[in-house]
Order: sequence, then C-alpha cells, then structure tokens
Amino acid sequence: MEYNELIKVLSDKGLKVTPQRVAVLEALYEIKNHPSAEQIRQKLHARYPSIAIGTIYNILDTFCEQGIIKKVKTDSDFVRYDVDMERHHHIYCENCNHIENYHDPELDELLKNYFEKKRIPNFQIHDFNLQIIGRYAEHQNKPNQNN
Amino acid sequence: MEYNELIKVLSDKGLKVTPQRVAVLEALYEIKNHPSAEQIRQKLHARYPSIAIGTIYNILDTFCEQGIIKKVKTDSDFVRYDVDMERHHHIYCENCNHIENYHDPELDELLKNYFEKKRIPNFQIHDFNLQIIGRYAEHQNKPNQNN
DNA sequence: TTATTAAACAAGAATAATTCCTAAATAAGA
DNA sequence: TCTTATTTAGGAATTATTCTTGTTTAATAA
Repeated sequence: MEYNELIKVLSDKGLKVTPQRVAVLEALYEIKNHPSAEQIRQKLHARYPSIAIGTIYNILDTFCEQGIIKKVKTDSDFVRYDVDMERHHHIYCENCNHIENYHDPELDELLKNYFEKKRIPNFQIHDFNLQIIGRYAEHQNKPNQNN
Repeated sequence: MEYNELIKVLSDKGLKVTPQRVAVLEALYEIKNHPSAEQIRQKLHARYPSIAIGTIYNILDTFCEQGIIKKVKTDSDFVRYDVDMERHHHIYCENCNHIENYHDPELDELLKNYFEKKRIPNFQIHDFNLQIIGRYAEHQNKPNQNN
C-alpha cells in the first residue's frame, strides 16, 4: 500500500499522522493474516527498533475505535487484529490454528433472510459472524499461528 | 441438579469424585450463563471458602478435556465456560455483554446444506458457531457480564 | 476395614499479555 | 515559527492464568 494511501486512512479518521501509526498500519496490511501486537512489533523492529510495545497497543486501540481494524478473539492467549473491515466470517483450522477470512455475500443474504423470518424475541440483530471450524486437507502448508 | 447426577457426570468420564469437582460442576449448572473462573470462586465461597483459584482452573481444564464444558472466548479479558455441550450458537448483546445460547436445529440444517453445496476448497468443515451480535430491546434487564 | 498409591489440592510464586503512568517529543493549526 | 493538545518511550503495575511443591485424599486391593 502506498504511503499516501496509508496517510489518507489516518487523516480521513481525523487522526494525527505519526511515523509510528503509519508503520503499524503498513504492518497490518503487510502481515494481513490477523497479527498480534507482538508480531507487529517484530515486523517493525528492523525499520523501527525503538517503538514501544505500549505504543503499539495504544495505536491498535485507536485504530479499533476508529473502525480501521477489528479485534479477533481466538483460543490463543493474545488478541489478534484484522484489517479487513468488510463483513466476513472466519475459517479456523483446528490443526494449525490458522485463521482465514471468508467472504460470502450469498451466505450473508441467506442468514439475513433466515432471521427476518425467524426473529429472536426481544433482540435486534446488528451483525453476524460465522466461525467455520475444521481442517485443511493434508499437505497444506499453513503457518502455525499460535505460540 | 441432584448430587447423584453430578457424581454420575464425573464418574462417567472416569474422573475421581472430589468435593471440589462436585462443587465446581454444581456451580456451573447453577450459574449457567457462561461464568468465569472467578465467578465460580465467588459462588463457591460461602460453601467452600478454602478452594484455591488454581484448583478451579485445574478442574475447569479437566472438564474441558473430558468434554463436560467448553471455553467461550469473548471480548472481555477472561475466559468464560459453558456447560451446554449441544451444538448451539451465541447471542451477544453489545449493550450489556450478556451472552445467551441459541439453539436452532433448523439453522444448523440450513448451514449444513449450504456448505454441502458450496464447499470451501481444501477445507473440511467439522463445526459451525454463529455469533449473533445485537441488542436486547429496551427495558430488558440482563445482568452486565463484563468487568 | 485398612493400607497403598496415583491423582488432586492448597498456597503462593511465576508468567505474560496488556494497561497505566509520567516526562519528553512532536504534529497540526494559528 | 509558536503554541498546545496529542502522542510516544520507558518502565512500572495489573491481572488472568499457569506452574511448583509439599500435603491430602479418593479409589482400589488386600
């Protein structure tokens, strides 16, 4: 992603453009697959050895508040973050703990229609998130993402 | 739940029947709505002031391994546990952080059929978990469950 | 019933992700 | 350029969870 685009993401949200924020945002787009704060720190270490882990958490929190990223909770002991802000679901591999985003407007439509017919009493639905749990076929080589 | 039933749950899984395990299991059934380890400790405090929090974690881990309960990850900073082992989905209230179980075999069937037609390449699905996010109607009085 | 023993427990220390605090640095607007 | 509110670095504090060790106990067999 171009430097100018990164800056635009920040300034569109009224955020001050700091080198740290640009670097974290770039790392989020580069790593893509749901990095943790620690993974971002490691990615940035070459270019930015002085960035504090607390700063990374601050920045990630700010990005969450501004709707630039989302937290993803997993079975691991830390929070992961997702730059993909379109509605999507998650594929979890029980074997390698890889999380993959799953976009499927047809499924979204199916769920929406289903819950328009079958309402949940006293509850107004805003969003869905389907966790699809299973395993990749053998010989797939996804990086292990826990621990 | 009767004492005898509680004991049966444990011994059916080949677990030693200890007062601590029985008490934790009973608390899980009593609290029902996805308690944390700390909530269980508090619930037990009157009857069982000496139980160690580490013991509660041990017991909960053992129960998870034996398929008596499941972990539920949320946006809060701690793990919650669920005694409901039938397939079900979760309703999250953004307002009060209440989590409710949602059983819907018709929905299960719908999802199953959908993904039998529309396969995910290179991935074998074992299970689904739909998070339904929204709000209870006003004047609902669900206890706040975070913090 | 009692003795044996592997498993479970209590207590508290250790760990690790995350948050908090404060002084110094800095981006943005005047 | 100057001003000021915001952001960052660095490190201490917090907190859920795990680990360790010595003690206790449930289950089994004699």
